[in-house]
Amino acid sequence: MNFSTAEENYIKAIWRLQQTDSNVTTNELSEELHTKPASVTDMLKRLKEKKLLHYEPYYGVKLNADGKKLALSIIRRHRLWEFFLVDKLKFEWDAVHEIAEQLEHVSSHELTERLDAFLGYPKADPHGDPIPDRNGKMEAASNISLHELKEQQAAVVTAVGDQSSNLLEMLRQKKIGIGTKLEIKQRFLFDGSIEIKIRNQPLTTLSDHLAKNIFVKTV
Amino acid sequence: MNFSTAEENYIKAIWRLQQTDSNVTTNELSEELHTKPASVTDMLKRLKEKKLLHYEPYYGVKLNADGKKLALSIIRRHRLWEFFLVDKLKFEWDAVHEIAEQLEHVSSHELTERLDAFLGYPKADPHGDPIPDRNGKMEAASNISLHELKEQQAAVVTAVGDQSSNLLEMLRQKKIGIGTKLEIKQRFLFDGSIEIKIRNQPLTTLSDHLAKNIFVKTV
DNA sequence: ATAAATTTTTAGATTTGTCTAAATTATAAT
DNA sequence: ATTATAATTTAGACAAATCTAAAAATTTAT
Repeated sequence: MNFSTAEENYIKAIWRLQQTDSNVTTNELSEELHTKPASVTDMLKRLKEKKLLHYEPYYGVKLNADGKKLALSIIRRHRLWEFFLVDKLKFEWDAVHEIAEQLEHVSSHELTERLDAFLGYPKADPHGDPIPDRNGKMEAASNISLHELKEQQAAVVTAVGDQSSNLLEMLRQKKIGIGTKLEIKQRFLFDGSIEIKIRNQPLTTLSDHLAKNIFVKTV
Repeated sequence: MNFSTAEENYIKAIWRLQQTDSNVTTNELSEELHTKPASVTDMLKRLKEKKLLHYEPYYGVKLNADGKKLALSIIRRHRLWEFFLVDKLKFEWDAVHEIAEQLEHVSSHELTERLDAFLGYPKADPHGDPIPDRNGKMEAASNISLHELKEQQAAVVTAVGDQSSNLLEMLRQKKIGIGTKLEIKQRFLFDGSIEIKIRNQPLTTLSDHLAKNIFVKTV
């Protein structure tokens, strides 16, 4: 299937925002894309029709598998072109973003693959961002544990320490999952426990032990 | 100024048709672009507003200096990308047209110039078509004299043998100029003269001598 | 728990680029 | 020189992507 430049830009923006907050809101998107919230609502309805994302009115949006796949292919094209512009055409690394924004929408699988080969299968673009391979796989960004996070520093959950049912059950009750955005409000020196805030949730306290098993990325 | 993909495609199509018939009609354009004549009329009005062409309702269209300049810059981008796709990405020469149709609309002067340099300032694309330089200059296509043209073969006037006022006066009377589209209807073996047809003109006969001083390109 | 503030959606409009059907103008044929 | 044919334009409609203003739903604060 083929998508318009506008549709691809929405998918890309949702993907980017999802990295730091798995549930993306209309306002966040409108700011990211420099459009009005009403325009975002319209487009989300269209993209839901096209089965690229989950969208519930008033409750934000999340890419589904097809949406993520599309997002990664756009990001792949963008970063390959950035590499080309700097490595072959000798652009400065900070001058290539806008041109790559246009080139990324040229949709030809054959072109992307041949470009990748021509460039020698680069692993990262000139800004250091990893380039997804043709299957959408790329290196994970590095994480820190929630225990190491600074107070008042917004962050998002990226992984958990183990898959034990005890841990998962506790996370479920605390309404913490991959993609949950949170912030440390207070640190208790007595036992090293922390008090965190999640949007739409009351303040809750996590033990030192639990915090060490939750991995986050700062926003 | 910046132009949409649709606008650029119209300008390019008009330019292409102008090469063989300086006055381009609505129907010719609609066929070239696979759109309906009514859509062409709409777009011509918009492009006239943008001062890229001369357009008189019912009397066809002609690019002005700005339109030609734009056309040549699009053709330049198209042919440079074709060269890139074949020379660097190892595409077959007959597989690159559609991809270049997309790449040509990426508008960045800096990109075009750096691409040209990277490719080593190629003179022609993989199909042998000349690549305009940054000023829009390119090699002229080769011509034959009207005297050598086959009967029933449509052709267009590209040049005249000399600039003598006697010749120009005669051409003016015969309503023949650069870009005039014509066809040989009959050849008189007695004196080598030819009878030609120009759209909207009655049949007229040209001497052997005159025909040798008019240069045409077959359509 | 209700009111105030914020966020989101709906309704209606606009621009670009296209279409179909009807009307108009130009060209060709008798 | 008129009529028939062909080309072109006009009128009205539609989809995509956007906007503003108003309405509705949700969240926050008292």
